Amino acid sequence: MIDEILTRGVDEVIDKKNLEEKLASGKKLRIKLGIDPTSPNLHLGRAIPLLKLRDFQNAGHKIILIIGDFTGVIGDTSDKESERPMLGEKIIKQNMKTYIKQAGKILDIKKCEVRHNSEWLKKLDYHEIGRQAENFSLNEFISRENIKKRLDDGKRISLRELMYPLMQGYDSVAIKAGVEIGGTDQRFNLLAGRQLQRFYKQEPQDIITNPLIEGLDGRKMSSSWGNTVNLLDSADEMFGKIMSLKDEFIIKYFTLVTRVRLQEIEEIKKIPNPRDQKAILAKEIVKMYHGEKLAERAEKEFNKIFRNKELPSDMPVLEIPAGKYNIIDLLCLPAGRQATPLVPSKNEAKRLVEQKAVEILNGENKTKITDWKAEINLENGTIIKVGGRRFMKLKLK
RNA sequence: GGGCGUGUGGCUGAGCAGCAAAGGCAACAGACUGUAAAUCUGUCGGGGUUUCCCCUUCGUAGGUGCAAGUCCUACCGCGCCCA
Repeated sequence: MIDEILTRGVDEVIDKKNLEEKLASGKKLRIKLGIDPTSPNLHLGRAIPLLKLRDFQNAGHKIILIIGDFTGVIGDTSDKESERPMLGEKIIKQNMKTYIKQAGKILDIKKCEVRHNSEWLKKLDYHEIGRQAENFSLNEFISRENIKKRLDDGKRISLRELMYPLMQGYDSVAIKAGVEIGGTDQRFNLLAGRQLQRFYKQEPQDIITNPLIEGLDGRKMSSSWGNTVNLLDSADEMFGKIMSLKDEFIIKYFTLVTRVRLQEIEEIKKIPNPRDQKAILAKEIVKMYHGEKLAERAEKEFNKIFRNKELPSDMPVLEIPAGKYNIIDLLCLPAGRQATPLVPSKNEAKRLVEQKAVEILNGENKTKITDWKAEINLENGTIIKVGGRRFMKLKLK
């Protein structure tokens, strides 16, 4: 048990021996995770440390969740190839609201200590910051891979960015962290915590880094790439996204973002068709955030649309007076509750028609539209299908 | 403060005075199937009376050309070097 806590979804433990001893002693540890509310959504990559925290929580340790309402404004660059803009406090506040709720999908929030780091970071004055800064050298900063690369590429690095690790490090001091968890990209910041704790005569925290996970396109999962699976995604969306994952990441996902037992994962590996492995994965993940029922529904829905090429259960409805319509115009009319058109521009609609992506369904009657000048005679309940997964149902007024 | 560079579509990155602007990534569509995977092919600013026409776009504002992302001037941002 202790063994899995320190290995599954873990890249590195510093100082491992020390942490093992602490765990074995049965002492209740203070485990820290900081999250900056830089986007309204937590994604699956964030779930990795959160799950690790849950492991600790289940083992009876105290979880301290730090919402970076202060650091979020400054912006960490650890995971960035370019400068991260400073965010407005308003945005941060908005994002913050949903964060706890999202983290609560994994952790038992009631048992956590939730803190905001503006609480202590706001109070520091220049004198104190100066003393802290004395513990770090520019040389250390610029030898970080990320920073170094940007430096070499002639990209801008602001001084403000260099302050970030100090702040995160001071969080550890403020809450007297015993262990801190973070992605491998956080290593430098996590270590800064140890340095500052020593400076303030505290016992330095131990560190657990977790691997980063690839997103849907195979690049690292990141909100700025738009390749994320979000914890707040609907069940159907989540299922579909995971099905579109590259096959090579299936097992990695199983070990990192689920808690399916390791033996079971070995069994799943033996399933010959990766599609089936992925379906199990998708269902498992959806289950974690939406429950068993919705997970099952999502799977059925997915099979319905993509395996059997049937129609989805729900689709946006366009209410429209009866008559003849040009297909292009029809595609660009906003439908459904969010009132977004099936296709954003006429040029694109035309292209889609030319690419044989548009189909009109009238009951059993299916007609491919290949001429973008086509006039469509509407019937009540006519369904327009674009590509594999865009549908719209017509309702005559 | 001075010198030299640089600023291009969602991102990245070419660009010779005649381009809606190479390549890559992402996205979308088709074929295929194991699926929204992989692979292959195509598309990828907007609009139209659609084998062609019009509009908008290359940091901002002006200028010189029949013609400007491409030349000039000023301004703004960024980088490097010097101080």
